Amino acid sequence: MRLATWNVNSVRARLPRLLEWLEEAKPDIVCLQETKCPAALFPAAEVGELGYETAAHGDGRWNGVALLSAVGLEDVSLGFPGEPGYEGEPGEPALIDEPGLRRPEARAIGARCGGIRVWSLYAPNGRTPASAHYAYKLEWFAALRAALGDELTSEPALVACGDFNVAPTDADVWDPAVFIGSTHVTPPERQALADLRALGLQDVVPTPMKGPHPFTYWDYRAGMFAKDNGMRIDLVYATEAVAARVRAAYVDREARKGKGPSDHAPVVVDLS
DNA sequence: ATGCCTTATTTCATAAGA
Repeated sequence: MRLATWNVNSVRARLPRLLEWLEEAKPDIVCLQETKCPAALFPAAEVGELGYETAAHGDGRWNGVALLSAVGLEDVSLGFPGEPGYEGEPGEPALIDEPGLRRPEARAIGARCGGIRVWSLYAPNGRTPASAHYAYKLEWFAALRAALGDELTSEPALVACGDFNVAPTDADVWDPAVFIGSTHVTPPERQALADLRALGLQDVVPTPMKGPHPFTYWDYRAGMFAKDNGMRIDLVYATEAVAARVRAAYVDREARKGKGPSDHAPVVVDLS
């Protein structure tokens, strides 16, 4: 069984490339992030012609996650219990419907596919360590940890995939010096990943396919992909029951090439 | 210094990404 996760940076802008990639890679389960479209506008019919069921969670212009599965798609969860919403900077106009309540963004969708509990996750970016977005990012991770911890009491086969917006180690960024003072590499963010792993989740590190680094993201600007100036921020965290079945894992960097790519490449995992 | 590029939208300009 082939499992993949891919931040597509707009599923509608990427649709021709997504369909082409699905036909070539033939994944059974696909976790998508940054679909950037409401669930009602997700191109479910198009991917359906390739044999996939779809579950989508979207809130418009930003964010958006989805699951595609050719091996069943049941028990869909839009978001996770206790998932926080972005509260804004002090004094910033509220993004909420009711005082005291915060609206979660479309950053998580879960389902049971092929006997595995699968989550497609898109962690908040964080922007800068001093911003409210950063505090929100850490809060979101803490709530995710709690929700996954609850699920793991009854779900031995679980995988949490997606764009975590954190590079686990300095080896996961092209130049650690460039990132000093930036998000994605701070100790609290890396601790949030460690806390997830402490639940019993293992980091399934992919093979880079070219070069020494299994990067999954390269900025569009300044020829970063050509220079392999990337980051590994798209992760597959699997329980032992799933990790023990891993036969191969790789970054499909071919999908980052050519005309109109996402700025992220898919991570593909083959399970026995 | 800050864009470098790409996206969707309250579009010929902006916010966001990481």
